[in-house]
Amino acid sequence: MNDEKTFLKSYSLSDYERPSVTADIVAFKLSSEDSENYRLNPGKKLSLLLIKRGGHPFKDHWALPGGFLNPGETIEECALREVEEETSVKPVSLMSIGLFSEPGRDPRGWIISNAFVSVFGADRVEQKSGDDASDAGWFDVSFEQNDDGEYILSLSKGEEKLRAVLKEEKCAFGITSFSIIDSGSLAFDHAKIIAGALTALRGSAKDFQIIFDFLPDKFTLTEMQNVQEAILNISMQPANFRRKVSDFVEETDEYKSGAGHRPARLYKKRNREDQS
Amino acid sequence: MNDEKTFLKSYSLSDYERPSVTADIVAFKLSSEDSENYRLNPGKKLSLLLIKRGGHPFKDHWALPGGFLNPGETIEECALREVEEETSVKPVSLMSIGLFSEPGRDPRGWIISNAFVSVFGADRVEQKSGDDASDAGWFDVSFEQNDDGEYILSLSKGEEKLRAVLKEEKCAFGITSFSIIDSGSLAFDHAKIIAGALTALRGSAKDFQIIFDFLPDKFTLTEMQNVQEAILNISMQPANFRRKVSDFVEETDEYKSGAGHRPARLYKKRNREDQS
DNA sequence: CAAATAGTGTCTCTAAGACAATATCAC
DNA sequence: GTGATATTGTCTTAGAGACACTATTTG
Repeated sequence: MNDEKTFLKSYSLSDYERPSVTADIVAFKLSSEDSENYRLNPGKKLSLLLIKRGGHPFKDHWALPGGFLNPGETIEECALREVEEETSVKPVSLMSIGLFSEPGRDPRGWIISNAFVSVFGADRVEQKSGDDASDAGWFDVSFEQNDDGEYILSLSKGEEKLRAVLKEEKCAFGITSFSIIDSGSLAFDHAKIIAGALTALRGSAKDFQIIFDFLPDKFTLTEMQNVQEAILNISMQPANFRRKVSDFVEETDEYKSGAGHRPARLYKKRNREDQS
Repeated sequence: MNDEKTFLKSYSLSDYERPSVTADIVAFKLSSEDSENYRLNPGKKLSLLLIKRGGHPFKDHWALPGGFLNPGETIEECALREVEEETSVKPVSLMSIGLFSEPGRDPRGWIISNAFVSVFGADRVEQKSGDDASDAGWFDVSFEQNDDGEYILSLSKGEEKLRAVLKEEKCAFGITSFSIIDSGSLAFDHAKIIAGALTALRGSAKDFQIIFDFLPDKFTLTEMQNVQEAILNISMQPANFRRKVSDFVEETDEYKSGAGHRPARLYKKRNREDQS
């Protein structure tokens, strides 16, 4: 044991070259589509947060929020800190989707980045402009395969439109890797990161766990269905959806009314240990 | 653009403190259990590779193979290089299970590690002793929950036995995080890494993709079933297993005979695009 | 009442698990 | 033939998708 102390005292890491490490965050929320008809339920769209870079490199390009890992914090704490700086709100959840370490991915030097998916629940989202961000905003997301098997990532915020093209590389543990054919003027390798985040998000939307992160504590089953449909870009029969989630939710005595049609019962997430 | 060049020229990353980055590999293979009865098919057990540390810190403790990330390589290339140095064989597959960055996880200083699961196929495994490894070997693995909800990780190689205790922390994208209650004298936070690797492996054994990585190009369905049963620690009816995998495999015209019973047809993996 | 969503019931089809039965080889 | 695995078939049950129908509210 004394031996080990002696060893550590004389040990120096400075002999080896070290990379800078960052966390980049793909922050998702659902936004409502407004409609003219007061009776129609508002549609839901998946959107993600991008920052317009205020400085070099990639000045004036859109990028993911993120920043450097500091000593004494975990990479999760770093990601949380960075996303909070940007939105002034804590995300509901934060999940790693892997380390991006391709040499040359950052023109500033040897910088590797751990990417995260984070989810913001309903009515908990703000956003503010940060230091090196001249602008920020939530972009509507579309991610689909074309006839050639390439994936098209489309992001839009009003007039602002981005369109990246990617190819599937390999798949592991539900997270698919992509290579960039056209970055669509997104900064760094962020198109690749966003594509990976979307496949991970879609994969875990099937077990409902991540669906709850997008919802308030109490919600109607139609709202829950809208969340899943917006993420997976599908549509299904309400009757079948209700049956499928029945084991994952619990009734409350409250209702949501005033929408020009029959009020809907509010439900809440059921903890796994509980019974019906 | 000229602006950006100027910026990059004056930009220096050396102002910020940087961590050392390593890759640690949880290398799995299947080993056969020998039996006295020549007629019985050999049973299969899941095993993983550990290295006995030859130097400080954790001298003489068992640890995962791994090493430092070099400039100009990706973390995947680093992991591949390290595992090849140890076994002199290329693994069939390599998949990241996340970055471990808890401050204090390595007594040598600020060192963060990306962990990987790698799989070695049948008849492709050797192993040699490396520089800082005084010994190395494949350990049989058992990983189960006890009545208190804690997870027990047991590793054994002949007389050598390790037993770690862990608690489930959180789950994201099929990879569960654990916290260590008792490291079972494994080095660093490697008990935590192995536990995460096992849940990831088990999760992806259900879609059969990873099963093929453990098998030679041609295999019997019973061999394939044995692989899945060894990984998931279950047993199922051969008839049901055959039906379930039928869409994922293709018949060949070859048979495996000479085992004291009816010869079994050899199958191969079916590529997703092909039809029956 | 009309329009819209909320919620229930039922039919069909498929997949999974249990189990029975047959096939084929080495000795 | 015996003992072992290989392989096929069938019964039952659970779940998913499709669809028809009823319930309830606001304007």
